[in-house]
Amino acid sequence: MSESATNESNYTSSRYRTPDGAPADIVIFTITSTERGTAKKSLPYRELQVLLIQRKNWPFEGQWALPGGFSKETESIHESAKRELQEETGVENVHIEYFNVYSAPGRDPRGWIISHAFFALVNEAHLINRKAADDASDVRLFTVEEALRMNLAFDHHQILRDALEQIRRRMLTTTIAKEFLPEEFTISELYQVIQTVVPAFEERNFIRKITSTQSRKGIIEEVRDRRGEPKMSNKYSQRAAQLYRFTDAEPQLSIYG
Amino acid sequence: MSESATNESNYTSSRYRTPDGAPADIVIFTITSTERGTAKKSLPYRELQVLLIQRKNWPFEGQWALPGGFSKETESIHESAKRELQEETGVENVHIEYFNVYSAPGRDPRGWIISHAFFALVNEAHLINRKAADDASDVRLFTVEEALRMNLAFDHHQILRDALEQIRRRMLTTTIAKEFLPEEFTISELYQVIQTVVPAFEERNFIRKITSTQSRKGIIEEVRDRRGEPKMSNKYSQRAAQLYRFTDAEPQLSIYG
DNA sequence: AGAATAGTGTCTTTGAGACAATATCAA
DNA sequence: TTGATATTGTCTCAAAGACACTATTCT
Repeated sequence: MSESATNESNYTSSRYRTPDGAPADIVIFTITSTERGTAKKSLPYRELQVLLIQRKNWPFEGQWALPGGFSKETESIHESAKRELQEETGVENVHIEYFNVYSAPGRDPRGWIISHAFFALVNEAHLINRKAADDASDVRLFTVEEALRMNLAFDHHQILRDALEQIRRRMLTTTIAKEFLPEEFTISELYQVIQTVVPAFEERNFIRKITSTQSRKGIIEEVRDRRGEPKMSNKYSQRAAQLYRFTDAEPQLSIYG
Repeated sequence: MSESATNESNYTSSRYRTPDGAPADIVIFTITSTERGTAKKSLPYRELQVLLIQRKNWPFEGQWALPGGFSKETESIHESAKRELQEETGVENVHIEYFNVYSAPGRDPRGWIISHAFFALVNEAHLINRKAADDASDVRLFTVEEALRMNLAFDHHQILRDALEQIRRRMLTTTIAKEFLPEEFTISELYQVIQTVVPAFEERNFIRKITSTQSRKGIIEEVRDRRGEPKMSNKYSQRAAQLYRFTDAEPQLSIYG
């Protein structure tokens, strides 16, 4: 920064117009599972959902919006996003990631307000209490398709679209799928989670590729019990399926080899 | 945002402390080429450099810092970054990308100032005029190694480190290498540019991989003249090398296949 | 047996990896 | 002829892609 005053004594930032606020807005994603009503064991039906709140005040009173709040001078914006997420969902220590800033003039009728957008990935299990409590309130989960069809407050439609693009990209290039899965999961669960976030995803020989540890450098590994026997699950099928877990390995991608 | 007032008439944002500024800071990268002093034609020596300015005023007077400036309420932060880049280097229409926000309390002695960090990739050719003019001034290019060893103003050391990590990742996962190359280039030029940004990069059979259009889905293509003959260059070698250009194809990466 | 998921067998083609060998051509 | 860069040849082994086939177990 090469602007403004020459020394501390005469420095006043108020010579310039300053912003009226720097909020954090959070796109909270979760994947819900609902049993399919068949007699036999089967994979659940999964949907990508997003949490919205209904505004009580001007501006955009009555319209649905992303949860968020103004950040304070005593915290970083990242901290303020985590605080807001905790207030809204009661959960802590979940994956939360900053992805863009929104600052188009006029985006907020209240003034010059620069919004910092985060997305959070929350396992359905963490939201269960909250969902029961707020069932008929002004906080609700919507499927992303619904949410995108709604007339959201501010530029939140754009923010939601951008967030969706982000998590789709990151779903395929990082291991964030684990945020939507239990510690130990089957290959079909993983496949289903990826497809829920990225509908276009399709791999015929998924199990072959994901378990050919040579190329994927072991981002997942088989779970074994104390005796070294493979640990299986028959949660979703008669035939037991091998359980896997994510390793700590971070995938390195490159277009040049 | 679910905070504050109930209607327009009684809304005053000044009930809360508001930020003292929302600047954009820009990490401007370029790659310089210097001839190696051999008699025969040879590849130049390339270095990744970053543009810094020396501060004239409090705070951090006399220290080197990233170029940047406060954004105005009449422009988005992205626009303010482009304006600042134009003012500092005279160039327009170059690759500029937002990558993070810096808002730790106390990061700026002037008050509550939230910095938005961009990186820009500028082809050496665009900087030539500017460099001559400002040779002995308070604006200079440093190699990234130098810059990282310096005691930079504010949290600019951290911002620089983050920017470097970003462009390294993006150099391998996107086609930003083209920002440092002429329209038409040889495979060795491309290889050298990648290695300049990512020293650890090494591919034995680079030419085989990059030209096996099956796997890389054609991110580059051979240049041909009107008659359909392959267009060659002997800029760097006695033996002419095939020229390539980037296509418009955007690489799609996935860890799952 | 049928339903629903979980895997394996087999074949073909393509690519990765290593590294030696050859091509070009001005000085 | 040499030096410097730019390729190609030739192996081997791993992986991608397709898709039919087998396995498990509850109802």
